[in-house]
Amino acid sequence: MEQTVKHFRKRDAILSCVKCTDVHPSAEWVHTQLKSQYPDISLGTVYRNLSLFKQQGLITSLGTVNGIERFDGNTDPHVHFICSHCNGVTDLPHIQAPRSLFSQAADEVGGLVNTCHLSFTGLCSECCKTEIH
Amino acid sequence: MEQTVKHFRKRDAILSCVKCTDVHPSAEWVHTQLKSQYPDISLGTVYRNLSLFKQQGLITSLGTVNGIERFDGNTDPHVHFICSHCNGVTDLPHIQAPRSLFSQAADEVGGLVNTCHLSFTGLCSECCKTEIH
DNA sequence: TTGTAAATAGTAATCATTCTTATTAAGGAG
DNA sequence: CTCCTTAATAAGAATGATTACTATTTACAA
Repeated sequence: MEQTVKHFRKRDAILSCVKCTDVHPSAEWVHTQLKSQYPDISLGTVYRNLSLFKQQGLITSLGTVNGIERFDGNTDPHVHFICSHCNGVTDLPHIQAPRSLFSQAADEVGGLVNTCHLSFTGLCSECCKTEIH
Repeated sequence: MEQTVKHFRKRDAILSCVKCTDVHPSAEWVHTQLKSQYPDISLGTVYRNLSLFKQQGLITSLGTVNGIERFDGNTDPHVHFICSHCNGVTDLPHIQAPRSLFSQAADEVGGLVNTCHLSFTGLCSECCKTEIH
């Protein structure tokens, strides 16, 4: 071993890969990205660590888009737009679900309300240009 | 053939099964329900018809809960609560996403906004009782 | 009766994800 | 340095939801 390497090198790389992009990546995407720097990184390692980070609250999951789970390095609550044509996910930072909705939900559920998900679906501006509908 | 039967018997049964329940069923659930009345109904038929209905706008999909797609016979926009313990889905009929959010989203996206999804996650009242957290 | 087209059952294939096992690396104790 | 323990990993097998395929059945009309 000619270089001193940290024990968590790949784990850290997976985390910062999710943290430093705004594409709301899938496991596959993260794996592809890291392949250039870590040619022997395995897809299983990516899945395992993403699942770990999610559990630890370091990242969140948007749920599945077109059957594939998508992750978000931004753990602050925010609103998403999902293009049903290219499956791209973008943030809508200027929109916020009113705080009152959250407490209304808590009242109505009669249980424990943890998180709120608000998202919009449609065609992004790019797909609007290229597609004739 | 001793009885006159309609051509779409099973297809109709699948649709009304989704329309007449509020459990926000999975394909598997629908299949199990219909098995008693149609013992030879195939899971593939359920999947195919659910996908068809979704495409036709007769039903909608909530996305996946715990990796399994869940459907909704109520196509009016409304808010959901998802229990992360029992994976039950219930409607929150008294909550509405403000109309203004929708137009804000349309502005911000610069594309075409079709649908809005608002949901809350937590523990339902039942699971709150039984579970000690 | 015959022809047709749609619907279906049954089953194989697909594909994202999870699990298993052997290997590797790090870091500490002797 | 060498041995030991433990966590992280690679590779590939296994799982499970969903989709595709093919032969069969059904409805309906000519």
